Amino acid sequence: MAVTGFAAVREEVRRRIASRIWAPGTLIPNEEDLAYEFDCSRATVNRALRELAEAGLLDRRRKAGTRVVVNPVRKAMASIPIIRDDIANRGMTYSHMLLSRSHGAPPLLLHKAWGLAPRDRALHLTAVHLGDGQPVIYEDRWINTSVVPEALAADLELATANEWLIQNAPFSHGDIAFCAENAGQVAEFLRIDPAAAIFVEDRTTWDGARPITAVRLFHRPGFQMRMTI
Amino acid sequence: MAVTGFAAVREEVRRRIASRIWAPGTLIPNEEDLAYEFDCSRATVNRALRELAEAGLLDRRRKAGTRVVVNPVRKAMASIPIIRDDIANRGMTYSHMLLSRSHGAPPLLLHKAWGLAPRDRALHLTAVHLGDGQPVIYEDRWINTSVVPEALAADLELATANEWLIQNAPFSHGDIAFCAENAGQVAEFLRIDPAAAIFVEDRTTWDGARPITAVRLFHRPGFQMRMTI
DNA sequence: TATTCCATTATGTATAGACATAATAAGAGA
DNA sequence: TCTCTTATTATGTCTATACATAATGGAATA
Repeated sequence: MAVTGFAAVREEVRRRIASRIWAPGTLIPNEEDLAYEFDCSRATVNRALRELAEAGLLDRRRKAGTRVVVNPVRKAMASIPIIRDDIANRGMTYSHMLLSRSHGAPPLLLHKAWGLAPRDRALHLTAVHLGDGQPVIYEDRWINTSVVPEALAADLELATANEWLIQNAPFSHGDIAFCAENAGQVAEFLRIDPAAAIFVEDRTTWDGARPITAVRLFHRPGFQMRMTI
Repeated sequence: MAVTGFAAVREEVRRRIASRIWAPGTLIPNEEDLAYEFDCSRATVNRALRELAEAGLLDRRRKAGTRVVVNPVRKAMASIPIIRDDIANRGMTYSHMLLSRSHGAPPLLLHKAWGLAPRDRALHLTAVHLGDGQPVIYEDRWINTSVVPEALAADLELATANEWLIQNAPFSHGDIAFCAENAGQVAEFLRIDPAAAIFVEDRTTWDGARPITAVRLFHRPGFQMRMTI
């Protein structure tokens, strides 16, 4: 093996998997043997195999060895941009409008999911994000004021709720769900046909075990979410 | 610093970023200094910072140093399962039905995107994936027979087109786009209201620069695509 | 036979030291 | 003042070595 570097090893292993030299389900040689074959150190092989394992192509277990995954569950990646940047990047002038702001009881489902006390309230916001004055996204957000009480006093005219939260209540992780829905009630705010199919994005973000915010983003018809695999 | 290991260093750095001890845009200490502070080797710090850079929290450049990213463009991840497994995992009995199979001229857009010769044809398949006998996904697929001529002779009754392709034409990468559409013509195959909003998934996979297949998956109403951030 | 214990094995991680590489800053020359 | 060259610097990677850890299979024991 003349080519050097962990990347070369990684690609060679990837090639052997793709070409079925190492068939799905089989055990591949251990790191030491591969290091000998590729004439490099075990650390180099380790990094190559570790990256392929992260990519979902290999299954590694101590003592058991490294196995080619049978059904490589492909992992898709997407960048989640700040809405303001996203709209600006499409060459449009960004603006937003806060439609409502209230402090009240969140929907039952949310109340349960967040583990709130019986009479706890949360901050409810609705807003529209515009590009060149045209509505692009309608937003329906709840902020957990038990965790972020300062949100009650926040000025959300200049910065969006999302931007304020990023600055003031960083989150550790979150989950997102996408689905398709008929516009219905939301049609009015996006100025579209209520029967139109729209792309809905549900995000909840957490700081450890503490829920920060839950938001539903209703995208204008024609919206596409892109990912790479 | 008593805590050991690259993971501990990674989390401590993450904490400092989140708590704004290291504010967005600022340069953080170099690897050597951090190694001294955390009482570990530079390699350990390197791995910790490298992972945070991959996660999009840090921007690293030789000589320039390591900088906290201003707008951490969050990266979302999703697992793309094999449809058969996905339906089986939901506790349903999987089956599928090949509805049509023809060898003809692909749509103009596809023809152009794939860079086909003027009179090149491609294999067109439509199928339904069922769970407990109920349609779950309607599939409209084109296979590039210039690259995978064997597909013309493939038996697609037992294995789905996707499964056959995984076995016979491994791909290097792909792109996916999601959008929402009204069911329309597809309603018939999913046995739903043509006005219903459905989640549409567009996938194209490549082997290097050679396009393998392009498929549109029409998911039954109620479908959710989940990701973590 | 069943259970517990232990040696073995492959991966996981840490280390010091070395050299490579990209980007910048400083200096030399025009 | 401007451009080109060179030195410096921080990250990128590789190596050899060492020890940690999880999982396995077999031996010893009840």
